[in-house]
Order: sequence, then C-alpha cells, then structure tokens
Amino acid sequence: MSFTTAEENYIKAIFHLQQEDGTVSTNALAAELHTKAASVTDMLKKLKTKKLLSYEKYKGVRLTGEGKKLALAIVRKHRLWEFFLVNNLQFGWDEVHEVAEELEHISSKKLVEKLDQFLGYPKFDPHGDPIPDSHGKMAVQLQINLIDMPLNKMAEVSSVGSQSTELLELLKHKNILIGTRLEVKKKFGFDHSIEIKIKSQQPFTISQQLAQALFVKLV
Amino acid sequence: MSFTTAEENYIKAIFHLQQEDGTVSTNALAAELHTKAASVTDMLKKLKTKKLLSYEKYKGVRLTGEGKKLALAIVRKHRLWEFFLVNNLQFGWDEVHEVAEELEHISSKKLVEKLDQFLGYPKFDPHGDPIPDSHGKMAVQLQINLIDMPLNKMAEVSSVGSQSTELLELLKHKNILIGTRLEVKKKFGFDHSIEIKIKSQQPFTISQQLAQALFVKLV
DNA sequence: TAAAAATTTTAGATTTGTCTAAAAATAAAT
DNA sequence: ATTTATTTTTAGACAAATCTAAAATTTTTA
Repeated sequence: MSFTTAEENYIKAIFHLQQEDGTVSTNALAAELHTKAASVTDMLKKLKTKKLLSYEKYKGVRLTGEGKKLALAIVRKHRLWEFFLVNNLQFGWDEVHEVAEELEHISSKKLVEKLDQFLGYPKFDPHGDPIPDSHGKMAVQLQINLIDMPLNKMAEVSSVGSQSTELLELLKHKNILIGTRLEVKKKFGFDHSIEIKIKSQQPFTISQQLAQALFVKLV
Repeated sequence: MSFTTAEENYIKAIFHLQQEDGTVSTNALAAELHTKAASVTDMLKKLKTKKLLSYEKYKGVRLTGEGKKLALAIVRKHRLWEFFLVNNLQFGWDEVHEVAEELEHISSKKLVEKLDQFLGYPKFDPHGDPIPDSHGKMAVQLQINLIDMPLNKMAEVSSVGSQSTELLELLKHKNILIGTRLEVKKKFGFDHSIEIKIKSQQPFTISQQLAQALFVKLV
C-alpha cells in the first residue's frame, strides 16, 4: 500500500505528538499541521479505513502498529536526508529541515537503503536525534550533541554520529577518542564552530560538522 | 512562482516532444503522459494562463521562453539525480529512471546547486544525455545514430534513445553498455538490420529498432 | 468538394484535500 | 447539576486533476 504526502504528514505529526500524550486530540493535530479541525476529522476517518490508526469520534486518536511502522520509516528518511545534506552537501544544520520535509516523501525503498549505506549507517542526525534503522529501531540517547553542551562543563565523548572513514581520520588527527574528556569554552555563531579544551592541551576549535558528529555525556 | 508535479510533468513532456515536431498535438501529449486528451486540454488552458506555453485551440502547443527555462531546470534535476544514484549510491543505470522522476520535483534551488557541486559539475548523465548547467546550457554531444554510422569505423556507444526497461533489458542481454566500442560491419536493406562487432566477440546482427535507439560517437 | 474519419474541445462527474459555518458532544464552572 | 465554554463533528462548498460521453473542428479520402 502507498500513501500520499498529506497522509504521511498526518501520520508523522501524530507520531510526534503521541510521544508525550499517548492519545492525540483533533485540535492539537490541527495546530501541528497548520490546518483546521474539520480537515483533521476528515483525514482521520480516511486513515482509519487504511488501518494506520485507531479512532473513535470525540475520543482522540493513536497509531496502530502499522501506523507506527510507517511513521518510523518517514522519520528514518527525514533524518538520513538531513545527515546527507549537512555532511555531504555542506548545508548548515539550521537550513536542512524544509528540504528534508520534501525528500522524506520519496518512496523508493531501495533509495533509502543505498543512501544509508552510502552515509555509513549513521546513528544520529545533525541535530543529534537518533535515526531509526531499517527495522525501525533507534539508539537510545542518554547523551547530547557536543554542539548543544553548555560552556565550561566537563563532558566525555561517548559516541560518534557516523562511521565514515573521513570522520575517523579527522578524529585521530585531532586526538579525540571515545572516552576523551573535554570542555566547551566558546561558541562562534558565524560558522557554528566551537572551541574546546582537552585537559592539559591548548584549546582549539572544531567545525560545526565535527561537533555535530560527536556525542557526549556530562561527568 | 511554483508549480505542481502534474504541471511540471506536462512541461517536461512538451519539451521532449517539441524537439522534433516544433508544435505538439493534444493526442501526442495524452499518449506521452498516459492520460486522456480531455485532461490535456484542461491543463493546457491552465498552463497558458501561467504563461508557460502558447496555445490556440485546435492548433497545438509550444513552450514559451519561460516554459523552456522551467523544462531545462527539471531536466537538469532529473539528470543530476541519476548521476548521483549511479555514481554514489551504486544503482544500476537501468534502475534509476523512476526514482529520478520523483526526485526531479524537489523544489529547493539550493539543493540542486549544492548537489551539482558535490558531484563535480558532471556534463553527462549515466545514459549519456547532457546535463543542463544552472543557466540551462548543455554540452553538445557530437553523436550520431548507430543506424547512420559508416561501415568499419570504430564507434563508442554514448547514449540511448529511450529509458524503457525493455530496451535496457535487451542491451544487458547483448552486453552493450555506455562506453562499449563497436564497428558496423554490414547493413541489410531488407529489414534495415545491421551487423556489428564488439572487439574480441563474434559479429552479430541487431534490429533496426535497436540500432535506432543507440547513439555513438566516432573515436 | 462533400462525406467520412480522426482529432480536439466542452460539459458534466468524480476524487482528494481543504475550507467555513452550524450542529453535536464533551468538559469546565458556577 | 445546570449553564457556559470548549472541542469535535457534520454539512455543504471549492480547487486541482482526472475521467467519460457528446459536440465541435480539422483532416483525410473518395
């Protein structure tokens, strides 16, 4: 079965809203999708017949297993494309969302798998959000992106956002390993680069792209 | 101004058909787009108000300057994505057309330019067709139809006349690829079939239809 | 050149996704 | 526990893109 862009956007919105609430209200969905409650009701009836969600009128809505599967597939595509745009096409991490909103609706399954492979099976997107794998599983994150670290707090590198050889080469050169302890000393808005300090070494700056590929936990 | 996928597909189809004919008939468009003549008429009226084409009823249609510009932008995207799929994602050149049909409608101008840069500003797509640059200019391919080749001259297959899976299947079976070098050894007037020879292989004949679908350059 | 054939357009319907306005159901408040 | 307010659904309409069937126009042909 295949789905329209509109249908996929509803499924994705419900998925995001139901993380907190459990069930999602018509009005909340209307707000999220910048549409009207009446339009939402119509679409919910339609998606119910496609067995993507359970819905009783006036009772709110939640995704079925099928619906969640579809939502994860869309999130997967969105985040893989964001990774590609930032890491390969040199987009800023703050300008990729809209483009990814379009790319996530490209249907080819083969494209997604090939892209994932090409990117080195990244586990996190440029914002630090986990990318579901082809089975819908995603890494749990008790870690934050280095780019989001507060200043002058000790952190320990706990994972990297990709397995690409280019990244690993760069990390080796900068002498950064899993377990390395460091502090963020400054953030530069111009290019989103950050200055970090590793214990006895001189502080040095690393690029936005590199910072986004590093995940740390507070210590 | 922005355009729907349907509108873009009409513009692209007219662009391709008008290469030969000059003006394009309603029925030819209906056939190309697998739709009905009545639908075509409706869309032509709409695209006329958007100044993408000139159209008088019963007189056929042709693109305006604006229309051609749009068509070239779509062709550019299509062929850049095909290049990416084959060169970076390891797709076979015979499995990229449909995916590119979707990707060509992604609207971001920035994405196209970044992608072009990332790919190294390629001039030809994997089928040998020229990729328009950001101004709509494309390299001229000094290629001729295989059926017009003189005898016993070395030629290199540079593009194919169609993307049909049937053609690609046949080429695969005959072991003919873009870049394959061959000579025409004989031409048979009866059915316009021709005998060709690929370096160390035995000569074999191919049909008029197949020969017409192959373009080569002299080497 | 007048009749037949083919092409193209119009007219009216359908589907998808949206809207506004009004009605119905639920939740909140006095 | 009624009344009031909020939320949600229904009813009817609209734009986009398509369709079928019939009418209009152009082209072919005899």
